[in-house]
Amino acid sequence: MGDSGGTRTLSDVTVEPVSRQERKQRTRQALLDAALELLADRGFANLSLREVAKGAGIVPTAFYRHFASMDELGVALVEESMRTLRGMIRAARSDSKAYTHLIRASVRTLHEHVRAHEDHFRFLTRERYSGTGPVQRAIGAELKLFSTDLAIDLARFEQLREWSTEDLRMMADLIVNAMLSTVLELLDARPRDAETDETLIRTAEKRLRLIFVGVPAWRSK
Amino acid sequence: MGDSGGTRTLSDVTVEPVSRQERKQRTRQALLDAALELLADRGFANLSLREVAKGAGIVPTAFYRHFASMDELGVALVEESMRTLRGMIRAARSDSKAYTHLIRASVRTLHEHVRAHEDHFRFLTRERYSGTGPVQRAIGAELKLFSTDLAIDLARFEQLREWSTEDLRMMADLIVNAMLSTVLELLDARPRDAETDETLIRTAEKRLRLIFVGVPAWRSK
DNA sequence: TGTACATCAGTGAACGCGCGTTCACTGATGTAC
DNA sequence: TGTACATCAGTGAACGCGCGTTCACTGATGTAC
Repeated sequence: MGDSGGTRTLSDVTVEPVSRQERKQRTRQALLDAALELLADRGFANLSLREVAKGAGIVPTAFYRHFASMDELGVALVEESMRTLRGMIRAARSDSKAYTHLIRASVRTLHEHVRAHEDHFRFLTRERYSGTGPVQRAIGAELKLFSTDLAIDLARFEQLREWSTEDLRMMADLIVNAMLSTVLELLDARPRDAETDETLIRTAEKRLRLIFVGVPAWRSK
Repeated sequence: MGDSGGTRTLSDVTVEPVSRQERKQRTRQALLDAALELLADRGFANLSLREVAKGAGIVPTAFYRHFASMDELGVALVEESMRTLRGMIRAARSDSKAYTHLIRASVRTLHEHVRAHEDHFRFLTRERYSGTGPVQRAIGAELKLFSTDLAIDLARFEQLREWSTEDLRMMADLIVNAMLSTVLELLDARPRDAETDETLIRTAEKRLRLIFVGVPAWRSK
């Protein structure tokens, strides 16, 4: 469309110039986005390379310019989703110190982030236990790290200062599990309205409250 | 082999005679067993009809004499696995009444049943959240029923008599979730020895104890 | 700035493969008489 | 008990399809001079 001389036409300018590197990065992202979209109602293991390539608007063989295999794309998807999860945890951390307020703030933060990034959370929670593979291993490793971090955070609380590492890990696992099931409930929520969300949030808060309320009465063995 | 007259040879007796109906039932079971075996390291959605038929020792087209589709086999697998799960719950119920002993007995029962039917528990826990389909819907429905039953059981305890239905359900969900994560831990346990199992059992007991220990301090809102 | 060459994201044909499903069939089991 | 016919679990050939992967290619972008 632009003329063949050294000057640029208007259309050449409005279509902002991008380097080959930038274009490649965009296609890569288009592949990740297409995969996430297809994952809305299927497991990762049922995703085909050809479908994902088609969704990203490229020919199947061009897929290999970006990933050596679907598993490699899967692991990239775990990394992308984990960035979202870590963002949420950072946000939750920068909140209150008191027990009750902390629970409320944490659950609200969880709710906001899940609703803002449903695809990432759906991917992580669904794939977590769905078989064996690089994707599942990557998720398992990250969630274990996350649980360990939470145990360290818990150790800072007055009432938990005396707890053994084992007990702190046990409690952290229980909390992570309760949170994960809240994520799944939010993703499957029907109908999709504020009222349903509020009910789920209330239950999530209660679950955490029941766990924390037992702390003063806890004796390790 | 056997003679053509009215008498039976020894071999005719040892190879017990089976009706056409019985043979069909056996092939059906062989299909279910073959599927469970293949599910050891894959999700149900990645199982092919041809593989399952091959595993059962029949030709692919004969599959249709037993199930109209793989989904139908999947739902039959849910039913079979749920029978195992219900057997476990019945066993757990026929135990103690005191809090502490109940927790210990329940976790031991869980452990025994999981180890005795790893394939059923692996199937149920793995498929639970792995996408959308008849299999996932069947599992979700059964687990919801199970959680409701547990809430009813909880209502019988002295300290929980005053609790609202909502709070009882919340607590039941928390317990079911903790138990499910114990099942997953047992199935993924490495190394596979008594020591590892004991550690997991101890953690599972602690998780439940932490939940129950909070009961006296609980105030609904 | 202009030219000649290198790079490389994306193309399109082709491959062999396992898939679900159809169809007409076989032959052992079951049943009616 | 013996015979003739019905039932039906399992067979095997065949189909069209989407799959992952290979390969030689194209043509725009980037670089060296």
